[in-house]
Amino acid sequence: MSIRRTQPGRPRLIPSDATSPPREQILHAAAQLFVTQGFAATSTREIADEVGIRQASLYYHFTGKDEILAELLERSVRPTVDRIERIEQLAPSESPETALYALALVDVHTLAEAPDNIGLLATHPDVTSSEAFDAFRSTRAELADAYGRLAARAAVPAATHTAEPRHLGEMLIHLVEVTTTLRSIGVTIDAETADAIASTCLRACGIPDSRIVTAASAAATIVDRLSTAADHH
Amino acid sequence: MSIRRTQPGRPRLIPSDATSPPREQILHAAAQLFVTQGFAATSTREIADEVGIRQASLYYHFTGKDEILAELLERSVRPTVDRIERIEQLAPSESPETALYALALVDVHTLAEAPDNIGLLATHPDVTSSEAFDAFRSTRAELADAYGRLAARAAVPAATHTAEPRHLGEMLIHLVEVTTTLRSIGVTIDAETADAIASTCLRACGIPDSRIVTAASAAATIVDRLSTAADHH
DNA sequence: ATTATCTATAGATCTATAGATAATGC
DNA sequence: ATTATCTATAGATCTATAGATAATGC
Repeated sequence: MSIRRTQPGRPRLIPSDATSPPREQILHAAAQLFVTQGFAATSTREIADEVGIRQASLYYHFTGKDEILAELLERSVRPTVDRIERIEQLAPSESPETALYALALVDVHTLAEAPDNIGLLATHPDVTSSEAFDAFRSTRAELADAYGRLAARAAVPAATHTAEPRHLGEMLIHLVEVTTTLRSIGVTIDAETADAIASTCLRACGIPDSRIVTAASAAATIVDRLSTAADHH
Repeated sequence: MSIRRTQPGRPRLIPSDATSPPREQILHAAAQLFVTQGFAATSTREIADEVGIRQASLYYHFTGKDEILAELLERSVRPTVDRIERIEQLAPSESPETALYALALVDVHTLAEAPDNIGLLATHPDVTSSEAFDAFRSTRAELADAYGRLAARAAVPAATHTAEPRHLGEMLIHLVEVTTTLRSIGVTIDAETADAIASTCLRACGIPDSRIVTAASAAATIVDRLSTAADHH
């Protein structure tokens, strides 16, 4: 059998034993550093050192540090956002809390499985201040809108601290982000944890326990169907 | 009547109309910039420009950028931490959920009243990576311990996603930090909002609604007594 | 020819220090 | 004398570009 000795392109000074393409190696190294040190506090040199290439070589794969973070941010929300439509289709329209519960479950799962806990990046101040991340903010706004829309329909009016769906949405996103906090201190996000987080979202909307239990089991069915569909793809 | 024209020290190039001492002006300007842009992304020049002094003049009041952030961080947790002991004294020992509720209320109040929403700074990655903020992290650990200790005593065993009090504590701190998220999108933190947040903390520990209602009114009394004591000081 | 690296470096920062200066206080 | 600023700048970055080089692919 023939083993390919080398790749096209000039060899690295430090040969890589990694199997993933250079772009993925860079994203992985950057993610680790951004999550632990922050975006602004991480230099392109540190990223390159971690990968095992020269600082300038990063620019063959990305136009700059911004583009690396933009890609990581996108990956931390895309899986959830891509399932919003289907969740709303599958949930009975008379039970918005079922859709809300399912959305929370899917989001927890996305954040729990995302490599390097990159869900933590969304709240970094660098992200909200630079226009380089407009695309991400717009995607995340879709998510906040979905949370807010479902919550506004499901919520007990008197129990919501504010009438505006967008505020509700931001609050629920914050609650679900506890997933990243728990991950960062080493807690394993199992099914029970996910259910606890999703339930807390519904409780924060003032939805009574009886309806939460119903929503939980209906949502479990929906999430099952989502993953089956994903497997068929 | 005699009006003091000037202060000791060389006059600024741009005379200040502010009444607060320069140290406070610097803290305020830095807080605004750190909260919106992040710590690492904010230069000492930007802070100085905002204050209306030269970049180098900052170093007369602080040893460096780190010290400015350290002071702001301390102010975002100190008021709460200083009340932990008294809260635990005032709450009946057979009702740890009352103490937990009161702690959450006080913490929400601290975060809601802190200038420039500096509660947002606690989760910045710069803070967790540099040893310049060891003192803050240690103070915050006290807070996490208090949350965890009370929650572990109050929680319904089956309902807590993890046995370790420290994990519970971190989760509850994250929940209470929704206060800063709400503030940053313009929501006013009134008494109802504070109660909603504190209740959510207890619900996340699996405490049944009936006990939450009792704890809420007992905690209100405790918080009243705390502020009275503070006034006497 | 194409790909993926390398070396070298320009230009733009940014932090912190040294030392001068212009007020008030005594 | 003390206080609080100023000017000037050294030294250490950091980002991004230009152009060379060493592989494979055809």
